[in-house]
Order: sequence, then structure tokens, then C-alpha cells
Amino acid sequence: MPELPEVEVVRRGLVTHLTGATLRDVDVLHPRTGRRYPGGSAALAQALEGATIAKIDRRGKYLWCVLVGESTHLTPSLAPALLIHLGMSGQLIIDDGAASLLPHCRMHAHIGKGRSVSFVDQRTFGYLTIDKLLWEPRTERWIPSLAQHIAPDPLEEGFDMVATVRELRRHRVPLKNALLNQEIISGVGNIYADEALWAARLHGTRLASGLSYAQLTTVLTEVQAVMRRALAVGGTSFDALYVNAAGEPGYFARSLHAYGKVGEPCDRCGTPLVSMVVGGRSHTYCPSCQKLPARTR
DNA sequence: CCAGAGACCTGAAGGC
DNA sequence: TGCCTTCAGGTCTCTG
Repeated sequence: MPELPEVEVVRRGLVTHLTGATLRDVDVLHPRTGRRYPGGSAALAQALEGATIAKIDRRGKYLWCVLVGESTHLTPSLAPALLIHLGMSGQLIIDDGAASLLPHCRMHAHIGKGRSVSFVDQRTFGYLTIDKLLWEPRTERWIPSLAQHIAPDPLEEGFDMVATVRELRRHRVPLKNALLNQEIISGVGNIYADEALWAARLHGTRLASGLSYAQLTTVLTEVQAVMRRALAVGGTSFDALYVNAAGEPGYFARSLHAYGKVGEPCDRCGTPLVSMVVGGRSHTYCPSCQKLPARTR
């Protein structure tokens, strides 16, 4: 559920409250939360103790806090970013620290001025770890080593539309799957993939390798457009599983045209939308606007 | 190298 | 009413 727009909304909220903050009394409360950190959750909590957050950055669905270590436990070889992936249900909540632990709280730390930060994650697909940053010459950015395999996202400066189209055409897989492949383009999840395909009038089972440069440019342009619109209203929330750093939902769900709308009339032509499984993921589309061509393979 | 399937996890929703 | 099954989704890992 948290896809690029939702993660960016979270990042912006954290910039306000975490920049310059020092983490104290760090607790990592679930073994799966620290599973990507050598030594696990207890070692992670110890390593984060006393770390100060200098900057908060993002690529696709990966979020990271650049750390400046006053911490004696931050080993130089592992400095200097706290990498956060929200998984399916992760939330980062800033509060005044007075209340007891939130339900499904997986990490908690004090950040000064009586405030605290909580990582809440019902399904524990998310994780926190400490990772080193590596210089990426192509985009001139420092990127965590665990996100090295992730392609630039469609809203970052270094995003190369032409190169991404070329990469999409290399893959003989359904376009829907190609859009969800974070190594081709990052930040796209099931919601925005379905929305962009609907807007581009393309069926998700069309092979990426079989589409024209113009068609692929159109769908990528729609990915950018739908994400910008979602970002402007705080992202997409269906339930309490996605909220910003202040615990508030986003309002893009009311603007969706395809995702989660099986059986409802298409907003363009009125034909009821249908759903099918593509590459193990549900794909909701308009059978009239998003036609499969006669020759599909 | 590339594609596809399974594993991980919890709570909501549906079936009987 | 209540138990059981199914589903949802993002990534990582394994298999073919």
C-alpha cells in the first residue's frame, strides 16, 4: 500500500520532526523488524542509540535517514544511514511521547522536546536497518547499498524516460509486471500500476517487449501524472494502514479510476470494470477501453 | 541471465 | 454465532 507518493508524504513529515534529532532510549520490539541488520533487533537498537539524523532521503519506496554518529556503537563500517522500508503496512508516527506504545509498535525512540518516533507495522513486512551509502555517479546521489539494485523512481531528478522505455522493452513479461519490477522503475505498486494502465488505455497483460516507444512513454507519463496528483492530496488511504507522520490519512482513494473498483462503471465509457490475476497480482481494468489486441503473444 | 512461483505475515471478509 | 478458508500486498529467495 505505501507506494512512492505515500512514502514521500511520510518523508516530508519526518523532515520536519526528525532533522537534527538524536535518538534516545531506542527499542526495537519485534525480531522481524531488525531482520536485515546483522545481529538482529537488539543489536540494531543498540547501534541506533545516540545517533543523530542529519537528512532524510528517498528513492522509490525506500526511505533513509543519514546519520551522524555521536553513537559509540555505530561501527564505522556500517555508518551512516538508517534504512527504512514500510513493506505492506509500515507507518512512522511522531507523537508527544506521553501515551503508551501504539498497537503493533515495532520500534520506539525518544527524539527530544518530549517527543518520540514510533515505527508501527501490523504485518511486519517492513524493516529497519543500518546501511552504508554508496555514490551513484549516473544520478550523482548517495544511495544505500541495499537499494543499489533499485532503479530511479519516476519523480526523481535523474529519472531517464528514454532509458526506462528502452529497459521496459527488454523484458518479455506483461507490462503490469514490468511496472512493478523495482529494478526497471521504482516506487510503483499495484495501485498506481493499475491507475497508469487505465489512464494509458493499455491492458496489463500486453508484453512490455511488444509495445511501441510511444505507448511505453505514454504509460510512464501517466505513472508520473497519477503519482503527482496523489502526492498533492497526501497519498492513498483505504483504512488505518496508511497514515502520514502525524497519523492522518491521504485523500487520493476518492480519485482512483481502476484499483479496487471491480464491477463499477468505467469513468470513461461506463463499462463495468473487471479483474484478473496477472503475474500473481490482481489487475483491475476496463474491458472496453483497455483491450487486448488480437495478437498478444 | 531471466522469468515464475513460493514464502513471509496479519486481519478483514466471505463461506458454510 | 462461530469456525475455517481465502485474500491482499512488496520484496526476497529459490527453482526451472
